[in-house]
Amino acid sequence: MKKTDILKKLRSSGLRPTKQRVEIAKFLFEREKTFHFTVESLNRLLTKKSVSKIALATIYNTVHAFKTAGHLSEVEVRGNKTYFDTNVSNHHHFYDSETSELIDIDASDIVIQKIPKAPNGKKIKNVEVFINLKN
Amino acid sequence: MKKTDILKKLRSSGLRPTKQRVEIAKFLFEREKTFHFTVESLNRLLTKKSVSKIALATIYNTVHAFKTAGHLSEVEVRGNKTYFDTNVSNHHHFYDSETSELIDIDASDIVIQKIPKAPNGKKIKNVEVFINLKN
DNA sequence: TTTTCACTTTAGAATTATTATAAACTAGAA
DNA sequence: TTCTAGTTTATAATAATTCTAAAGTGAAAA
Ligand SMILES: [Mn+2]
Ligand SMILES: [Mn+2]
Ligand SMILES: [Zn+2]
Ligand SMILES: [Zn+2]
Repeated sequence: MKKTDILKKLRSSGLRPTKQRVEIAKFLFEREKTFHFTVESLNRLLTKKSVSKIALATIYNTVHAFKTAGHLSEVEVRGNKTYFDTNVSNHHHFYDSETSELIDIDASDIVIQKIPKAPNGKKIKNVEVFINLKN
Repeated sequence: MKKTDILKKLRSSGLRPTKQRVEIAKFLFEREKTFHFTVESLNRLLTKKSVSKIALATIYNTVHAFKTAGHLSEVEVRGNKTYFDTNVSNHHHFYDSETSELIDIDASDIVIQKIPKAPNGKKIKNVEVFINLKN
């Protein structure tokens, strides 16, 4: 991902490209593979990596703005912390509770043969498959 | 579910059948259909239904003892609250985010045709399917 | 340029869910 | 009955997240 894309992500999230936000955005989006994180883990990694410390409130605000803009998604994981995902396409997850690690599964790698119809006047919005791992 | 079963559930959870615990257990298990709840919703319903108010700490403790004993399971739902489930068999869920309501799907009603193999030295512990509903 | 001001960052306070604590209470064995 | 381990409860503590309000910043207006 190029620098211009970072700026585009910020602008499309309604955010001015400040020093802190660019640093967060680069950390999140300038990578090959999907990145799964909690605000706490992101904060820890950012503090380790960068010179200037970014306030936790700024990280929360920026992450939420990206989520609202559709540049980050949220993954449901057991526990009290919220997990975010740089992969915003429809996909599934392996979860290793030993390491608290999420691993992406491409939507095409899971095929569901039989599924019940939605109740009453409802429709199916999306289907999430979560595969818990053990040793 | 009969009274003796309630006492059995309590005993097998390592809990003496006190007034409060019997009241909670009856409320949870003396019903036909599966019951999905948060500690907050359970507390609200118990307060409405019963004469004596049960301390929140007692509800937390009792629910956790039931969960540890395998009489309740936990369901991952978006948000910060923990959802519990009186259905402890392997099954799946519809989720209506409008009403925050979970609806059970029997394991046999979902058939997965293709699934990726577990990474490295890991095995699949279980597969949870979560179907989000919309109007 | 200097000024201006809307937008930002930040530390810390507030809120919410949950867990821990410790004192008063109770079931049930002795 | 008495005794005591186990229990209930109010309240404190903790943890994740959100709110607040004061100080900071930077681009555009004057
Ligand atoms: Mn969660
Ligand atoms: Mn949750
Ligand atoms: Zn993912
Ligand atoms: Zn269920």
